[in-house]
Amino acid sequence: MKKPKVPQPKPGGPTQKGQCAKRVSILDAAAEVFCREGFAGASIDEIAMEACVSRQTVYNHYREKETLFMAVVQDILDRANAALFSILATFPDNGDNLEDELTAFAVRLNKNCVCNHDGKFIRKLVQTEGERYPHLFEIWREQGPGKIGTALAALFARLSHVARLEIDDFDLAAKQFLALVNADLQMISFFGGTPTDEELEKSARAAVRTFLRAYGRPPAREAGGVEELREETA
Amino acid sequence: MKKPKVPQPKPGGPTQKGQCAKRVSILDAAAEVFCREGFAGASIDEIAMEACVSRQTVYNHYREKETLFMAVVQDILDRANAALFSILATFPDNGDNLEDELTAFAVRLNKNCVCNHDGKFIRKLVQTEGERYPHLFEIWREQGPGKIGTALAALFARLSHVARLEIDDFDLAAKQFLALVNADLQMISFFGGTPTDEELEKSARAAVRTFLRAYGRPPAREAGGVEELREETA
DNA sequence: GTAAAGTTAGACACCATTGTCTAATTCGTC
DNA sequence: GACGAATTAGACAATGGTGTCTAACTTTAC
Repeated sequence: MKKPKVPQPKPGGPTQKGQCAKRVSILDAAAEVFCREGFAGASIDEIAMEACVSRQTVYNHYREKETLFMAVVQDILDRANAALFSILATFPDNGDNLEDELTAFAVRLNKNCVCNHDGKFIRKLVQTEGERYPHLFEIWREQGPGKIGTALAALFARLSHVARLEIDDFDLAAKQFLALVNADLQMISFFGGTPTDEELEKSARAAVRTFLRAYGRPPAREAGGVEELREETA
Repeated sequence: MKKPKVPQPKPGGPTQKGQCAKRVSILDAAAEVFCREGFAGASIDEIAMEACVSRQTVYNHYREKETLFMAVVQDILDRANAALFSILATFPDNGDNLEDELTAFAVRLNKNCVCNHDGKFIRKLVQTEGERYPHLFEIWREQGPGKIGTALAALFARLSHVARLEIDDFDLAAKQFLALVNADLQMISFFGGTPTDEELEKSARAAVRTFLRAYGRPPAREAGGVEELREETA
């Protein structure tokens, strides 16, 4: 009979370290191969080879290809979610130096959530396999851009209380902020290349400048100078 | 021996109509299946069935799977390119009613180039198979967003001569215009659903409003008349 | 050391797919 | 109607993938 070998990580259990190491090794390799070849194109042999593990071990840990695939998705989604929240926590909370702060935030967001390995994988995955696994598409929309959108909207609402921002629709503003921030990055990170730090910075600053031109109130007129934001190169 | 049966469309040749019809039928079906299943997941049998054609006929027209795939790509790329140019030709060329004109243009662009069948296919294709066929990725970047970006930049430059626009970097503005215009559509058209006309309109208007808030000069203040460049076509 | 668990390579049946081949059939044109 | 070209269904070998099994091997816990 088949012994159900599903190895659940028992805390302090025996051989846990070795097993666990293999598990993540398989998971990483599988993510790599699934991302490169798609679900249909990926072969278990290839994954096993890339993980430096025998094919049988793969089958021992994850009953079949489908199971492995789902585990990979879950894993990446969790990681990406954690990264997203840790970055959202750094959203500026005061109006000082708005352009610099928002730019730095946008860079962090792009670097750790959008242009990184996991972000690329998720986007590719959803696009390639979303049709075949509608469930996958749904949880992505809930946990991914949906969550980031509403969270950002709330943050902009908070920020608008203490900064010179004139936003009537926070959801829309959040979406547009994201769109601007990803304007060129999306394409750059489409293929292999990860954008350099300079590219990230430049792109983020351009996006934030435009965003603030649209949504930023000009600095108080009472000071006399009708100095517009866009003319500050003087 | 093998007779090279590559059927080239001879102008006025015999049985051309039937052949041609089958060719496009195969091409369409192949596009559908490749898009749905990816290159690896698509089977020639499935394509043949969907095209209402025998498998052998597929092999008669396109020697092998790879050839068929390339033909599909070329076909879609050509069609998409033609559509893109025909839409770009409708870019507003005067400053009257800028918001409405730009909104209508954005709607046309999205409807005919971004959210339509071909647009979706190309994006999916590039993302799934771009790594395997770097050539594909290159010609897409040249003919796709690259071309659209520079073309739009030129159009904005033209427009800025006759409209209240304050753009210093036309390339950047074009990219940001596209980004804003696609802010929510991208996601909607990610999965099956094509956005409705109302969604298209609403999304385009929001994008254009933000774009004009960032790049539009405010209409002349009635009293102080900042009308130095007011060449408005009555 | 020993025993139990996990791992490995390899063989295996099974299935889907590609691409070829053939013989029968249909289609378009004269 | 007759001819040639295109199309069709089906059989076919070859390939490569999945998932199972087994027998040897290694690691880990005690």
